[in-house]
Amino acid sequence: MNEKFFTLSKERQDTIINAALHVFAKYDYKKASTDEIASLAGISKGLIFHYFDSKKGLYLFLYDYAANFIMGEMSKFTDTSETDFFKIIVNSQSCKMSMLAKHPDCMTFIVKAFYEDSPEVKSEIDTTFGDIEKSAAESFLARADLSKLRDDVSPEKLVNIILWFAEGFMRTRTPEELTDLEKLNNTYLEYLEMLKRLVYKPEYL
Amino acid sequence: MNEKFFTLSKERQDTIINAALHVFAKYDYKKASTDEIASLAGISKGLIFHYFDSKKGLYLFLYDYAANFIMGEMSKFTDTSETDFFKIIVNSQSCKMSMLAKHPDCMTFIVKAFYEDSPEVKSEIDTTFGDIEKSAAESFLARADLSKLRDDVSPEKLVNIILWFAEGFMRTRTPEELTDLEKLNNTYLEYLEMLKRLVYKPEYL
DNA sequence: TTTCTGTTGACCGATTAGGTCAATGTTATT
DNA sequence: AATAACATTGACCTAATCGGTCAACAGAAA
Repeated sequence: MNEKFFTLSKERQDTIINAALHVFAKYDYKKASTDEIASLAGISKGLIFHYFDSKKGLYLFLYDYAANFIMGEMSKFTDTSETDFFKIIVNSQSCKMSMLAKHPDCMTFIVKAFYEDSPEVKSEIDTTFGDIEKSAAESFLARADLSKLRDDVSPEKLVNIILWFAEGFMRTRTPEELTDLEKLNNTYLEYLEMLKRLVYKPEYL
Repeated sequence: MNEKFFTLSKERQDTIINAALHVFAKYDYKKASTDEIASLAGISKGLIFHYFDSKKGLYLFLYDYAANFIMGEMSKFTDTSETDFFKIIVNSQSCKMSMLAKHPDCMTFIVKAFYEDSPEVKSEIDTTFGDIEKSAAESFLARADLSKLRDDVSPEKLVNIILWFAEGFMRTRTPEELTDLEKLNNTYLEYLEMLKRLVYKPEYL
């Protein structure tokens, strides 16, 4: 790619990146068109090829960008010293939720890239990032203090229930609801509070 | 459309319908191509236009077909006299699960159709079918005997948790797991059993 | 004025799109 | 066997779209 891209104003860079992420998040590599990206970004198609050489170059740049961005944001909000099951989840999920709410295309793009099978890019994307969910679940269980849970509660099942529930919760929000992040988070917490009452031993409530 | 389509053998009809559902489930209306459908169905493109006149005709036929098919299958397995909260859910969800496992393209297609915004078909699809989830949740609550639930459990929240959890559960199954429906259902039931122990008053367990 | 740089948009050849249709294969009728 | 009737093909049409190129333009700097 052309390093001059980074000399553009941050806003201009973001406009272009976000437009590209949006289109690649919506369609697979083959059906995503540079015309649509340029039009969405409000720039000429020529400029895309000026900075990224080719469609493939743009795609691989975005992959690198999105992976770094997400990992950076995630680690920024993670408190690794916490051991309380629900506090870990609340922290991690509210982070993930704000990512989904603030950067849905970025998240969707990185997940889609994992399943991309177009021969032009398949071999070149490093798949480290595919199992976000799985690794998130494992890191929960490793750090959490499971002794607070009722004996008849399976920690693995509980983690899965919460993870999948959280995703469905986010997916079915309306665009308006996504604008008020604090209220959104409170609604989400109400659900978690209910679950907590159900799965914790009485003495920990 | 050409009514002669229905004189074809059931298998041939299904081959064509399934190929079309698959492609329309994968892409939106505009990016789905009749060439790909014909090739997947193993027939010539001309035949598609012979029976369905146009791409739009095929799409609207599929919408009608899928909506009727799903509603038919659903009602077939629904026992409206049951009042136990978890039995209703188990019944309804195992039905929905088997639909997702047996007819994933059909389900995906009908959900995608709800969000389709291509001007050629947008106005012509009847949106009755969009809120399957919402109406399912409401019908749960109307029929279920909520007195069995612990007093600190919100029925609405519980229904949402279970619905969203169920979707995540299905979505993260591998293709191999989907082949053994009975085992799949048992794994799912383990989750529900745990939840049931948590939310029911002791005397109902 | 000149030079340099960011940017455009018309343009290219190739591919793909929805749709048509004469020709071919297949089955039933006489 | 000959014919009529229908099912099916695939080459073909025109228009649109694709990734990619490039001469030209705008504006700031020299």
